[in-house]
Amino acid sequence: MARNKHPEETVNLILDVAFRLFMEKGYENTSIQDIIHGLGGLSKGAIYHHFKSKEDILVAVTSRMTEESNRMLAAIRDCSGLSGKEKLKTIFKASIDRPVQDDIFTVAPNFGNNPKLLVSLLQDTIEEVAPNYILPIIKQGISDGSIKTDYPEQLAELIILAANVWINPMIFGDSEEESYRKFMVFSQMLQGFGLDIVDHEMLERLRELTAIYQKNR
Amino acid sequence: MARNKHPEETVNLILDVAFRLFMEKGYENTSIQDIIHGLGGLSKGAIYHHFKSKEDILVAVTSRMTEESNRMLAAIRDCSGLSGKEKLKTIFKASIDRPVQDDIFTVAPNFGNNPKLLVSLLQDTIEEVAPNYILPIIKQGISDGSIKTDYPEQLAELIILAANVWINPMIFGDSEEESYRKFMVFSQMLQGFGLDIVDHEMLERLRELTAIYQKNR
DNA sequence: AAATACATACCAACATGCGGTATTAAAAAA
DNA sequence: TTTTTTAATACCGCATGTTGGTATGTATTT
Repeated sequence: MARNKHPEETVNLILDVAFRLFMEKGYENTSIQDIIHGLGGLSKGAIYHHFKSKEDILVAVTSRMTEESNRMLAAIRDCSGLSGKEKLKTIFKASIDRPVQDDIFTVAPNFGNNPKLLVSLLQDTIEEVAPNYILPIIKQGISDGSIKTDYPEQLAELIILAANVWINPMIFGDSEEESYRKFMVFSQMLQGFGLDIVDHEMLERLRELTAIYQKNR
Repeated sequence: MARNKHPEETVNLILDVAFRLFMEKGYENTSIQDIIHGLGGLSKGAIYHHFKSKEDILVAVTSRMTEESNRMLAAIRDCSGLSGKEKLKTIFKASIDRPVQDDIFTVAPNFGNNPKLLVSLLQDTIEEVAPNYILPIIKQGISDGSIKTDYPEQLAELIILAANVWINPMIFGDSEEESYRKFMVFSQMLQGFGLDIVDHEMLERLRELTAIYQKNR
């Protein structure tokens, strides 16, 4: 295989193949050999030139999964003219609506067979998303009076964990009906914290998404 | 090593050693050789006589971890003379109070380094604990009027996930203060569902427990 | 010439399989 | 009851294939 003049293309190729295999078979059941096989001519040396370990590939894969979502979160967080509560509502609306979601849904991975990837996303949610994106919004909400809580850090964690993990059909493989019911309970939970941010339009969109996911299992 | 007349002792020995190693070093970083080393004379053949794979040992370890807790849950679930809401309160009080908790706390495992074990416990929580123990109690609460919800299955999941996973200091390595604050938010969440079941005594006991955990990290 | 992008050959560690042996308990024979 | 037989079980430890990772070589770009 001739050397590539644009090495980032090779990196992306490796990540593409690894992502697909990690989703299909799980991280632990995907060998470096499997990845090499999907690379079309490239060898082990290529992989270990660009990545220092198999785990390093997983880290890159997960951050590529989350970075787009994080850009959206940052934009909403830094947007002016919205109250804290309104920003939260915007986030949930956007995370349901964004088209990438459809792609990920159609992959239909099974996180039960993918412990490392699940933990990786869990840690990202707790250590990155909650403190860097949700917490500032909640703090703003406390300032502008739209959100009331004595424990903003913990509220941020609980909300984003419920939204990103518990409700995520990729993780627990919920049926359409179950996803819908989870969202209703989630909505009721938010109301208990004084956050009435789930409207009818969001529920309709959710029904569409879960239907797409169900078809591709 | 002479053959043991009571093979279940050998099985228990293997599970004891495996449990300790899985906690100390994580499942993935524990080799069969490591387990053999802690066995005092027993060999690889002994292990593969009693267990069909390394993963099979993990399953046995986790079910041994949860079965005692599940017995307690079953007793409360089947106890007569309590309303649904009162049973929930009893469960949280007991799960905080039971002395075994202290032992597990002092092991101070790091679930971030133990993806398989975390997922194993997650699945147990979702597939066993929620439907078999919490759900019947909530359904009873709906009947006797002490609990109100349109989605008992999902409410059961959310409550037990928050209680067993999110609040669990073994999983997210919270400080004493963080654990306390999580519990306050958890309590507020329950109130949002009309469940005022966290009292002052439970919060005091929680402070003790988290202090024990902090000392042994 | 120096750095980069790969290829190839190789290694140690690992989970697991397997042929074999020693021990036990139950059935059969005495 | 005592002894013998039999078959199941507990265990040993080496063989095996696969794994993630490394060392070194080679061609290409800068």
